[in-house]
Amino acid sequence: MTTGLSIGRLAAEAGVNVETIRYYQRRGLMVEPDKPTGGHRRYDADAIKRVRFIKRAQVLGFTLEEVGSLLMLGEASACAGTRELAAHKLQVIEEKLADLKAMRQALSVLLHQCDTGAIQGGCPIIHALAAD
Amino acid sequence: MTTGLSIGRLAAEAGVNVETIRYYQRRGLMVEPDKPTGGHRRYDADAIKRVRFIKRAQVLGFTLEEVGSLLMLGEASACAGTRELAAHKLQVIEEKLADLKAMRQALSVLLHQCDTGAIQGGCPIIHALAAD
DNA sequence: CTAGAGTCCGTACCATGGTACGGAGTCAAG
DNA sequence: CTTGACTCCGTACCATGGTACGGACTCTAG
Repeated sequence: MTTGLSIGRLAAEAGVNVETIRYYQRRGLMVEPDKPTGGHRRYDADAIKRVRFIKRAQVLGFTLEEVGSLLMLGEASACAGTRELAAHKLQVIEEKLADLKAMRQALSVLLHQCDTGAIQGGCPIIHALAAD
Repeated sequence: MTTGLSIGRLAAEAGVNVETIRYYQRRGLMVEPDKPTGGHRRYDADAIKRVRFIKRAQVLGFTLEEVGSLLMLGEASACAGTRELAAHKLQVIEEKLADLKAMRQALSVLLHQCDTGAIQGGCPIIHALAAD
């Protein structure tokens, strides 16, 4: 009887594609367990946790490269470094929020002009984009 | 005396890379003017406007594919279609805004926990990501 | 024991918006 | 007329996060 999960089971448990596991291994986010000579690799419950960690970090906006840093920082118990990474990410998110709000504002104005016919002679949106 | 701009001048006027112009041509966003047999292509002022149109639309959040639609709709004076495209884009932006706000909220909470030491024993951020 | 399912591994491909390269040809200033 | 800068053109490459493929191998249930 063999213990542990196959890569397929691991992927299923973690809710990702098998290829994704293999991709994370290539990226160095997960270790590839030793292969019993000429057999298939086995994974333990920690591997599932690892994948979930990665997925959760992604939801918070971290790139895979940053997730790598988070994993290292976590293992080193380097809380200050982790905090710094998160603070920086928060700042980037704030900037993206500002950008998106500006886009929303501009688009809203244009749509409003469309609806109220504020601009005579042609589409206000095309008009705005084609401005001199 | 030759009239019009070289592709290099066009790019400079429009504030983009020469390769970007060629890329837009490949994407079908700009027409490639006829080449005087064995010579260099010439561009007119409309080409500059075209590039600026594209750049402005990108700032509003449109992808190059959508810009292609906008250009076609504009030429067809299809204001309703344009409006629809913009309205849809606005909706997508709203969704992204919501996502980013959720990320910001989660990260803020974690950072706050870091600073107040709300979680004893280990980094709150790592703790949250590694949750069962 | 055998068939079918799963694994292994390298590599290629997807979208997105470009950028870079290299050799050949052409244009413009001196 | 020469020389350096520019253009042309196809193709390859960049980041990002995966997905897909194909042939060989192995595992597992019946």
